Amino acid sequence: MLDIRQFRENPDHIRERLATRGEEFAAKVDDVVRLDSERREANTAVEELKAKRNAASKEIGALMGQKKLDEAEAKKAEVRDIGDQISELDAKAGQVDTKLRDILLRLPNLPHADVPVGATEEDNTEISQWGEKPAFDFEPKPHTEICESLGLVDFARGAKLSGSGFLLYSGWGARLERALIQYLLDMHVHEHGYTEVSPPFMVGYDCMIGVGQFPKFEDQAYMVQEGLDEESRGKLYLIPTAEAPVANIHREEILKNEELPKYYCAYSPCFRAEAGAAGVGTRGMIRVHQFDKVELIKVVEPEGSYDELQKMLGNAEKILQSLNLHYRILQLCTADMSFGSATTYDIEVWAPGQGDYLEVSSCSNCEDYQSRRMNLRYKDADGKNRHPHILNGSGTALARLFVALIETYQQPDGSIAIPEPLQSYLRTDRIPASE
RNA sequence: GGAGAGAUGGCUGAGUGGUCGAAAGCGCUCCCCUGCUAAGGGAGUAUAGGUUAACGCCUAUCGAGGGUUCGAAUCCCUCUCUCUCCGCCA
Repeated sequence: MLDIRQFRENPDHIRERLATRGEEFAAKVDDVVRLDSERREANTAVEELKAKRNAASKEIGALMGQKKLDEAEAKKAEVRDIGDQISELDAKAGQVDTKLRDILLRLPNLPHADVPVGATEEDNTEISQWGEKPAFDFEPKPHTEICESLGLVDFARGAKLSGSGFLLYSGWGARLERALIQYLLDMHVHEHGYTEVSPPFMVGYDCMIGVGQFPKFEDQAYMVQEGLDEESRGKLYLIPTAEAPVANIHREEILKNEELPKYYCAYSPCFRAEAGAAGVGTRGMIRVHQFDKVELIKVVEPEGSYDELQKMLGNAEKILQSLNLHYRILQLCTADMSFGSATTYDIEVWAPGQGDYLEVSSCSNCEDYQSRRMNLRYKDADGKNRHPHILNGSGTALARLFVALIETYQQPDGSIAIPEPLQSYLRTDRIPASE
């Protein structure tokens, strides 16, 4: 959520920055400014009336104490009238407030000044590349073929169980997935200093609001119902990312500044309805309704949050480097960034069988956008309450990492070589060509 | 799922309709006093919003939301969470 004070002090700046993400957002600025002043006006009026009522009520109390009952009764009649005015004005103020809040919750974060302005993903800029595309002396197969021939993923039965977009990992495939999860967590915990957490895989509405998923993207979430109780529907949602629970860990808290920074990492499955998204219906592991991911979350003081973002990006890169997978880093343009982000870097890993780069990580600094939505604060060195910056990054998404790994390390004989760091996790240096 | 108890400021804990935003204690901060040792005295110590040049003033908040009332921490309703016991269960 954007700071309402900024709208009062510098609406032009907000309008200009929002316009880089879409004119429809910039168009809301005037509404916000107008509603804010309406709200304050109504509020002031209500508060004045309340002050009057409180004072009069105290007088009544005093009169009652002195047994001056007639005077007290007269006063009561007078105050009752004030009460009616208050409820009327209060209701009006409440309506304005709801309207204002609704608009604010649907406005995205302001992009950082350094973010390239763009209209589509075509306008993202490549920052760097690491490694090289591996050379093959045979035609590299796509992961779907490899998975089928080695029995790593049973696409047909996954679909039989839950529909398209659901995967049944099996045998070496299931073991590789588990090995990767373990490997990623261990690296972030032991080498990068993150605290591992294992969060609930369902969260309440407020958590989804807090990270900016809701209200705008409610159509993309899986809503849960308890048994046949329709009343319970909407109390919980399957998490689209571990960011939803983990970034909310300290929601509505006031942290001490010495408690910062907080570094969390978490494994979780991620559930995405992907309503209307391209590629959901197609076979394979690139876009699915459920995938595993190891997520990194940081809660830090605003000063230095961009250094923390670079470090986080480096932590995610380290995974790919250690597995010797070629990748590139993109900085997303204003239009392609997620809702709450002020700056986002995507890491795309090379998948030879696809002949394409796959997004496996997205590292964002949301600045105080989320902490404001979730009312998370910390006391700074001067004892003032401030909103910390919240960063999130995938470290990394699993299904696509799985794809890149098996497509990169496929051998002419159909087996898959296992990179050295994973060998102890998988207890082999090679997934054999056939069982 | 059933029965019961509870939720008050950083913590402990009073407070059942009228200067209660809230006693007391602990903790913490500052000041004073004292130089023989975890001593004593005093002051301060929630959050948000509005208003003011500022001191300040006003409003809201005693788990959350609603209601009764001139007035609610206190009465009523709904919800959430915690604890105890029983049942069921991975």
